[in-house]
Amino acid sequence: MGSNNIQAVKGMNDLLPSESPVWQYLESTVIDILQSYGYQEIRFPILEKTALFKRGIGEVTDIVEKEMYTFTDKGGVNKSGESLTMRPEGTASCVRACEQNKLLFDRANQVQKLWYTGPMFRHERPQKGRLRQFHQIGVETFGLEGPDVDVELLLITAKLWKELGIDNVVELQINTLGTKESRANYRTALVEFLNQHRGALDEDSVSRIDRNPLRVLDSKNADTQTILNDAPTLMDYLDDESEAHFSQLKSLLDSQGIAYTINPRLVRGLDYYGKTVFEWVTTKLGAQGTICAGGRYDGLVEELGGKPTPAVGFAMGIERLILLIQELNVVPKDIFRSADVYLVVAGDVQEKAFQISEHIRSSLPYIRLQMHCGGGSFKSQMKKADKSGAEIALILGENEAEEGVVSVKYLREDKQQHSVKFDEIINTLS
RNA sequence: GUGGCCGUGGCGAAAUUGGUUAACGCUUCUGGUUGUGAGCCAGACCAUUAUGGGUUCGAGUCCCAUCGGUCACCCCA
Repeated sequence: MGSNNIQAVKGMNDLLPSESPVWQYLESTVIDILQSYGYQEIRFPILEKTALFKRGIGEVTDIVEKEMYTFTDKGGVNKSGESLTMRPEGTASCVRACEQNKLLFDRANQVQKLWYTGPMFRHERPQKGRLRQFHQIGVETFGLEGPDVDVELLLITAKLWKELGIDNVVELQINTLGTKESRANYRTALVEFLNQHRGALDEDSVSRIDRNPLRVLDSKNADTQTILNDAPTLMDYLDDESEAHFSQLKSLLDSQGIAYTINPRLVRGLDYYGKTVFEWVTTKLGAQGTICAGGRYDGLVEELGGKPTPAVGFAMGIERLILLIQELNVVPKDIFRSADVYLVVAGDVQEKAFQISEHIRSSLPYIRLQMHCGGGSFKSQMKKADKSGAEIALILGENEAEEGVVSVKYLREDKQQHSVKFDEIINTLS
């Protein structure tokens, strides 16, 4: 609070012990599902060369133009420092890591199904569901070109929402951006249209006409949207390949009972997307309603120097998901328990206490046993035992120690307290 | 980057249209009682009211600046 104290960087939060169980719950739920589909974890650095993101995400995207944490590295003796940036998203790094480690070259390894998690950095103005350091769980697949993979990813997410208990408040929006060729054709038609209406568009949209015209489509400006009603639509410019991919996608989704709405204005802010794009959105989170988004990016690997490799992926925002499950009150309560058993130590019996607690921990490795070195009064220890969520309090006082027993007190159920001998503790607890 | 709102002890939250020792609840701690936790009772600790200036006899209450938070635009997970 004092102004002399050094505070965290704006938009970068600490995760406190009271919150961390929720994160662990969410992360393990997601990871379990991903692993049940055979996806494997990959980890890569938070810092990459700036050029990776410029080339991967696109020079004229907002992320690259104004939101990256970029700095110059210390230079070596003979070279000036190079530009580094803290990753604003995971896909470019993931592709780079796969390329560099030959995960996509060897024939046996051409197909990859990967996931990763970690912090991402974007210099935006913080608000609800938007931070400067935020966390994503990303999923990427490489080497699979059919729409069935797109569907698998959507199935994974749908299953996850159900598992988390938020499936009734999220909606799937899908769209297709078509192949590079059909997108290029559409782009010229769109630019022509936009130029005709240049005077009536909002400022942001005008500036995008030449730089990133597709982005005009999801402008929130009402007037612009009205004009857009008459704009050429991408659907009319799809080539056979794009169309086939999209219609297969839709019928597979139908067959799997995944509901979706087609949003022709859904274009996504990163340059690498093509064909399938999708977003899971909710209205429960205010302005930041997208909890998960992704799509196909068949051209990116090649763009970054690899051989042509089809790819699809998505990322979900951990903070937003947590906001959502908290908002909906679907966070399981028992995740906050930090102990199963609490050893209350009263009097000068520390040695015995360690002997017992270590014995229990090594005999029953899955039991969470808490005890407070440094003690506190008997009363306060009992309170801590209660707050920890433990079901059993083991009480070791000087009397007990002398008799070679501990008292077993049941905190949650109405069972008689009783004493057990030291060598019978394990039997009692298991 | 732009705009609105906000900033009182660990948390929540009072303070008559500026008036002088800054309520109260929760948490924490101590003691009592209950069966050693929960419950109940009593008591205790913790605030130069974000920071720095200014106006005033007097400011938590008004003004300015800074910092921080928040929501929205924008952008996106």
